[in-house]
Amino acid sequence: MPPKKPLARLAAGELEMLQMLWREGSVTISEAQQALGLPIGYTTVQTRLNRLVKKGAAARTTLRPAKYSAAVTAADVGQTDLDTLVERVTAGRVTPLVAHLLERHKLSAAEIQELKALVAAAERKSRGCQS
Amino acid sequence: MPPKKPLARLAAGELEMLQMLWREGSVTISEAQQALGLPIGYTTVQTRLNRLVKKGAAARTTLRPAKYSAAVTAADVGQTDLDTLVERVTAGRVTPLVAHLLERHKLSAAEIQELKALVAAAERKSRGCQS
DNA sequence: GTAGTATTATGACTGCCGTCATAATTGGCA
DNA sequence: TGCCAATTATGACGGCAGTCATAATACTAC
Repeated sequence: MPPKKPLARLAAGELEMLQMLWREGSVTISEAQQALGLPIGYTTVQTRLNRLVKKGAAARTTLRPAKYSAAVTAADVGQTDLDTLVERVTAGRVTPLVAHLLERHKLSAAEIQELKALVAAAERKSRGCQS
Repeated sequence: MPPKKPLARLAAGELEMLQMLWREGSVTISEAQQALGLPIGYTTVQTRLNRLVKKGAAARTTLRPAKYSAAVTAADVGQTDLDTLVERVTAGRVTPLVAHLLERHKLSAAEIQELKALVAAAERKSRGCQS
């Protein structure tokens, strides 16, 4: 794995941008603007993308119609941003958070099965070894 | 329930402040400074708390040594901030998020039981009625 | 009642983010 | 070749958050 540790804190708007990049893959500025579907100008998108590149969260090709893509994964961001939030809001408690999520989001049967598996796996791991 | 919907988006640092207030309850500026345990000045704490008050996330007594306390609950913040983050980072998908949480946090046996119960409840709910 | 201390009010500065206008550049096409 | 349109580079501006210094105010203890 590439050594991507710093990853300065990202603001909400930057996450939004990143999410678009994850969804779209590789896009030009115009495509990005379309994909965002927000009432913001072309150069605004340009600036935001460039700032993202500058802080290492996105990459840009040197080809003429430059294509932008995410340089960090959702997991990376999760590791920093999300964990920080969890830490701060619930003081590291996971269950209330999950409770909240389950309460507010409708889940399909498949997702529920997946969750069961996840919990079971966590149980196995905690039961198996202490470390 | 009190109608507390607006709750402007809070920055990471403001959450930090809030978390301190939740933990400490009601504090003066000096106490807050102590509780934070960060290398930041007295007036900085003062400013940050006042700005929190100004945006309705904290309250302040009029008594002389003013006491600050949180005006919103962790649940309120979770509902706004966290949901937004979830929405943005995982496009509303809950399971990858839970997977991530379970992977990164060690859980006690009790917590695992709790999670099982939560998932079971969610299953019941989803199975029971579609709406 | 006054001096000293604790508390509060102001105001300032920096950096970041969202927003954009405008200028410069490049590519394609007639 | 030379122009138009798309693309890219600059630079600007406002607002917000973090940081603090300093000034004003209120308490407290002599």
